[in-house]
Amino acid sequence: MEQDSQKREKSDDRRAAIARAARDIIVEKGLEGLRTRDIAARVGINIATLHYHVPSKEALVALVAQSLKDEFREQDQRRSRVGKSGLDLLRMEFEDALETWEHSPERLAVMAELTERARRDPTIAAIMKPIRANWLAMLATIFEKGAADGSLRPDLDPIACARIYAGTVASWRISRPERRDIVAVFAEFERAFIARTP
Amino acid sequence: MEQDSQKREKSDDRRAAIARAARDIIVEKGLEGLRTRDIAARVGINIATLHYHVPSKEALVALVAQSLKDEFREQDQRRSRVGKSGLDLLRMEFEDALETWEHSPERLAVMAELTERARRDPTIAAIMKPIRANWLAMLATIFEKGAADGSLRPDLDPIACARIYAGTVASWRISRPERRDIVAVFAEFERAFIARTP
Amino acid sequence: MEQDSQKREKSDDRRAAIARAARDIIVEKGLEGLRTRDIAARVGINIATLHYHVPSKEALVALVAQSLKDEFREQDQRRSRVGKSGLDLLRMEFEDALETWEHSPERLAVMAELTERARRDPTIAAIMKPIRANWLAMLATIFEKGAADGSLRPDLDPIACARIYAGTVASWRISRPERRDIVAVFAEFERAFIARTP
Amino acid sequence: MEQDSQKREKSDDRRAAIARAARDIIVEKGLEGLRTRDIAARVGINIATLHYHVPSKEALVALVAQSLKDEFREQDQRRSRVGKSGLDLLRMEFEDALETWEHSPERLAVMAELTERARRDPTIAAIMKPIRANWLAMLATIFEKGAADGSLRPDLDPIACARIYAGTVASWRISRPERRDIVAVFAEFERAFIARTP
DNA sequence: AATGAATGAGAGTTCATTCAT
DNA sequence: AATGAATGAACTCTCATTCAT
Repeated sequence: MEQDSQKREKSDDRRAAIARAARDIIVEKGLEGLRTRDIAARVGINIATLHYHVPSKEALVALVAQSLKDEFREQDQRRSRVGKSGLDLLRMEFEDALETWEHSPERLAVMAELTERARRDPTIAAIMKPIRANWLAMLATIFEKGAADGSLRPDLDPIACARIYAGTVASWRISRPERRDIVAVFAEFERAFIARTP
Repeated sequence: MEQDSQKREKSDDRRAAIARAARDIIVEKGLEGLRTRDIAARVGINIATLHYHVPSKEALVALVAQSLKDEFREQDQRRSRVGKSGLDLLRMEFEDALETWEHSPERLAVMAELTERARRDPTIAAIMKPIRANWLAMLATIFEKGAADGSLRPDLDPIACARIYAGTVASWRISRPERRDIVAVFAEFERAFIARTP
Repeated sequence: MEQDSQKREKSDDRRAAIARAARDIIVEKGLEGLRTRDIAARVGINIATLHYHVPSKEALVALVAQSLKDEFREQDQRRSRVGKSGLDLLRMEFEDALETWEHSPERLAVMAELTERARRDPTIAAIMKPIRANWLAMLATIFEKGAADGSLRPDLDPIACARIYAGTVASWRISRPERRDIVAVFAEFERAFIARTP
Repeated sequence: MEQDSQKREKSDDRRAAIARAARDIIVEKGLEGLRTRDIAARVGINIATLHYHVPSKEALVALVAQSLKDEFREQDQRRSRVGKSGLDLLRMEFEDALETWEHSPERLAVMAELTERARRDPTIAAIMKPIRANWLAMLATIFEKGAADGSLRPDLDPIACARIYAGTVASWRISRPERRDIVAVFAEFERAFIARTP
């Protein structure tokens, strides 16, 4: 039994290593430039071995998608939201986005590639859609809370705001803004969404 | 001479037909799924003929990019801006975005694919970058005007607003919103950006 | 009629220009690298026009072969052999070979390519074989004459000598000797073939 | 370990079989007519398998060149030269040339094709040049020895003689002589190069 | 669990040749 | 006599996948 779990663990390690290598290549060359041979070479194994651990390229992409999903879920669960106002939470969100953008830009790149792929691949769509849906739901909750607790504009539409914010952040991958641009955008968000005391 | 211009026209027609076919396929299968043979089949010509008109796949992608750019430029030049307030222009922009989204969604899909490609292909980048830059500049001008003429919030940051708006619209391709979602977002934009009369 | 002959002449000019262009390309890239398109471009005509003048690639190679043959025949007929000893003629041959090597190396290059081709193409073989045969025959006559008139070694085998000399000269294209190497070889030929007075 | 060396051997066998097949085709159709598909078919493998063992056509030609070089080196090392006069060695050379001509004419044909290719391909040039250089050097040594030991003409120029002999033998591929022609040429060489006792 | 070898299906590209004008 | 456009056939090379060991 112990042996069994060890084996399982070792095999999982391999899969993790494969997912990591795949992500690196996706960042460099996109899903379009992803080759099983390149992944195998990066992990230091034979292509046949790669296929032993991950049966097909489709499964490989799904593995990458899952690894991404797990990361987002983990990040999501890390922060506590108790006793914070909507504005506090929104600002936390700002910090979080900025940090991800600056320290794990590759995650966003892979995310984008997979989102694109999801449009044509139902398997990937099934994995990816919840990520965005969760994100939007969480954002909407924040805006709703803010509208209720008076820290944000009371007449805002939480879902529309969530869409606006999510779209803005998602577009960074394309527009590749500087830090100061992002800061300016967040400042504008505050002007646009914070409750104004007359 | 007349003959010459006829020939030129005929050849340009072929190139246009090729570009159109390529765009259709890109919409269906992405740039990744774009095959020269498929394009030729769709146009109804031999692969060799395709290569006669467009010497390489690289040139083909550039042709598609250029066709896209021409379309955006044309659309941009079609509307007059004289005697309109910033808010008027912003609303025109809303209508325009909604119409493009509803009637030419394929243009946005192709745009997205090429933008992605531009990250790794300098030739495509040279064609695509100006499109977004022009759009952002035009949006910023609108917000600036609105802030100046009192129709929009006077303390807004035109460039930040342009980024927020552009990002939001660009994200539709991913989030695939319903018409009512878009309308709700535009309504939120009005609340967020319009000058408030106390 | 005059018009007819003018036309013929003009057409022959085109063919000559085509042959010349083909030879230039053969020198640069070999028969293997000979492309009808390149020839047409060099002549400044359309590929279809090229095919109008020379119906096929096979015919084109034959045209080149024929142009070569004509040149050799002309060169052969230019020199008079009356009243000269075998040794004189051999030395004339030396000079001739050296001059061709130094001033028209391209002719030897094309010659070599076509000789190679002749091994597999009977049409070309039919044109090329006589060139070498004539050359060998002429050389043999020289050696024979020299053996008879006492200017060369009396016990030499004219045909064997012709083969040795021809082979040596033909190999230059491969070994690419310097002028001094060639001079040394000719000097050795003189020591080897001239009659020795005891 | 044993397994490893077995595998290596098997893979080397494949490469050798590929080289052999390629040589056969070169003999039949020249380098110009060499097609990867034909080689694969002759070896009895898939084209993709061919590419697995030899990554590109360029590498394939290099492989053929190398196989040729190895053969020449081996042949060169097989014969002992101790205690033999220059004339003895020259006669051995004659026998050797005749045997190669009669029993392995294909080797000369391939040699010729590759020498031609070497003029435009530096990689091949790097492999082929030493073959001819070694041969010429060896021949020059023989003539030098003969001049020194009195078995050959004392006033001969070893390098010029080597060039003459090598050129003559090399030209056989073109002139395709009969055995008796070759014998006659060797007889003439003896008359031309052997020391004459008055 | 791992690997070298093999493969089918296709990819983009090239080229001599043809045809309508 | 000349040309733009078109084409079939072929070419080298790539890639995910499989199989025997």
